[in-house]
Amino acid sequence: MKTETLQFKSYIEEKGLLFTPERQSVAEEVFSSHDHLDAEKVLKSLRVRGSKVSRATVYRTLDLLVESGLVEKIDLGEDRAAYEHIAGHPHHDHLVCLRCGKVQEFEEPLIEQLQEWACEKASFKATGHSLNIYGYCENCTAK
Amino acid sequence: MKTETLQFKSYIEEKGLLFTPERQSVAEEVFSSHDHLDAEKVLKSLRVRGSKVSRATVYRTLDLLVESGLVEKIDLGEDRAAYEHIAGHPHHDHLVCLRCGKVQEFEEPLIEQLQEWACEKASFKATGHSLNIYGYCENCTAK
DNA sequence: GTTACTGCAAAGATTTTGCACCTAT
DNA sequence: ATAGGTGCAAAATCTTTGCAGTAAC
Repeated sequence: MKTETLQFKSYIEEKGLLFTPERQSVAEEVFSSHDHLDAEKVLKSLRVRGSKVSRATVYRTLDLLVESGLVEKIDLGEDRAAYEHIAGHPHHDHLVCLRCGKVQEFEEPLIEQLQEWACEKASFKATGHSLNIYGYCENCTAK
Repeated sequence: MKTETLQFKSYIEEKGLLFTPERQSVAEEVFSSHDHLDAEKVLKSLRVRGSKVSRATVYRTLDLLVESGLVEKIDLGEDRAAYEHIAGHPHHDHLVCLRCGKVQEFEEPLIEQLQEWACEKASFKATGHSLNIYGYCENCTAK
């Protein structure tokens, strides 16, 4: 079992909950993908792999994964929520292509620093943030 | 009529569309508020003022306002879209309080600069962006 | 007399929830 | 036994759309 899956198992069990096969399937699906996933994609991949987890359980497990801190819920300006696992994935922001939908990631430590500064000035206690830049990716600009 | 309402009227008429009383009402409502509005709030305010514009027309007019460039659609991580008018309102980002829901604005020109830089590095042609910081405002931290 | 606009109610889409049944301790 | 989990279908929420009637040019 992957390290992350094990961490999720620990989280679940420490909370006195059960690490069911359904929860394991959803977790493995999320941890095995390096793309941005949404509930529907997770469900479809599970179905393709022959795993029969219901939509409700996918949603419920995604919430647990977020609670555990192993997965982040991100909002890319679309109508459905996306998720990405965090392990080996330092915090980053997103470049969202409005034409092809591709999402690139970028990192800019100085931006993070300036955000902290802005929060201090406003006496605001930050717990997280989301920075999306919308526009056109290299491919789509060329056309 | 407010300058912004007149600009919207021009935009509408240049497109060969009609500047109806309904469109005017919605525009005035949006331009007169300095808060973040959503479709439902606009509808309610209009009702309170005795204006009977349908929900569908509110949505349709908000789209037009965004198209006109006078209003920005912003996504504060909630389930409904928020809108704010742009005039006299330089670009800014948002501090969203997870407890009381208050949204404060802040500006940090250097962040904008760094974003441009990040886009250049990725050969990405940006058209807009959204930066939300989530956490707890001064009031809510105190408690 | 077209073309465009509105309102209504229905449809869409995503996510949540109530409930009956099942499973682990 | 008891607490928790799952699946299903219904509900909830926000937004869009089809259509019939109305108004503007």
